[in-house]
Amino acid sequence: MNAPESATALPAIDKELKSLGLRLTPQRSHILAVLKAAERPISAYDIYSQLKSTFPHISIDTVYRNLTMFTTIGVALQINLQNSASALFEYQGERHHHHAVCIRCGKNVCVEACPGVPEVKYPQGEQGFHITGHAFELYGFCAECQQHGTYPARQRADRIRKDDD
Amino acid sequence: MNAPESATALPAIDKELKSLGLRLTPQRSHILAVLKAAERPISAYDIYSQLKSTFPHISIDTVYRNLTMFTTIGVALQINLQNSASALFEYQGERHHHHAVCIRCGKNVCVEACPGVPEVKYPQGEQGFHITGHAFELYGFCAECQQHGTYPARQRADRIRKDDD
DNA sequence: ATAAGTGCAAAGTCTTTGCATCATT
DNA sequence: AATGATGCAAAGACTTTGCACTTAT
Repeated sequence: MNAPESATALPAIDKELKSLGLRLTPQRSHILAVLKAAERPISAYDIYSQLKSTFPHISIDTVYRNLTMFTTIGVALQINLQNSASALFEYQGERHHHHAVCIRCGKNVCVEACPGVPEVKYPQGEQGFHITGHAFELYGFCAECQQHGTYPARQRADRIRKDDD
Repeated sequence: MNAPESATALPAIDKELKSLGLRLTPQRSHILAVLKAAERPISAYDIYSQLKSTFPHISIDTVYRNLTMFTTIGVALQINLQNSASALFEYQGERHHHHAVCIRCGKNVCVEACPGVPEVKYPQGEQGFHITGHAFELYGFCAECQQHGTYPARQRADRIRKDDD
């Protein structure tokens, strides 16, 4: 039905992992491949679902563990949107960007706008933050949802779906 | 031990709630009072804990329900920080500001810096977002944590603590 | 009187962790 | 061979929901 992770050549992925000083496992390579191939921030469960066909025995713990590690070393970026119950992850490539999120349907798109890190004025006695990153999200209504007026519930990952096995 | 919600006069709170067209209940008034009195974004459980002494029978469901409603109508702002497992809420007053968060100890402080809503360039076919708000968080190391090098686990709310009853 | 809010209990969902086994260096 | 990663199972934590009862308008 789909072969999403083959969009990126695995040898290149393996080389990248090695250069990061990480051990090479098939699961890790494929997780990073899926993450890189994604055009939007995706959840751990999204990755898990996509890999289920290739690795029937893969567990979501492994996906979480690798995503946490990728985030820690800066390979991935974790995004916590207000209307998404689960964290989303995105490969941190050279092009730095942010996201606009529809507060009605949950749809999110990448936007080029980046405010950078502005001049920061801390409260008194709090001079010392060493800023290493930032998050910036725009919330509003997408084109489709501007016709409707109501607010939706928080988006769930819908783990119950069983379209593959 | 403490009387945090009395920092703000309840009659004023009630007036505010009425002007919003909301029904008046003691729980709702006190929840909003605690939210307004807080100097930092706080979690639903923080509010629940503070009110436990005043309302021994208050339930956290009620806190969540009211916070969700406040957020929906724009009275409160919901913040989802990367290293906080629970959502934080903040009264949305006149002064608009954002937060710097320590990625090691979880400490967060308000900063005056606001990037505003910059010129947004959407991907092709996605012209129509009507932006109504934005989130901006700075991540880094606070003064104390700049001496240490390791990354911490995600901050939990620690519901097990039983310092009051 | 009617409509909405609350508390209780329970469930649902996302995420993490202990441990034995397996794979990579 | 030794260290690290994985899978399984279970637990932990945050949040939501159904329902009966109470409360505000």
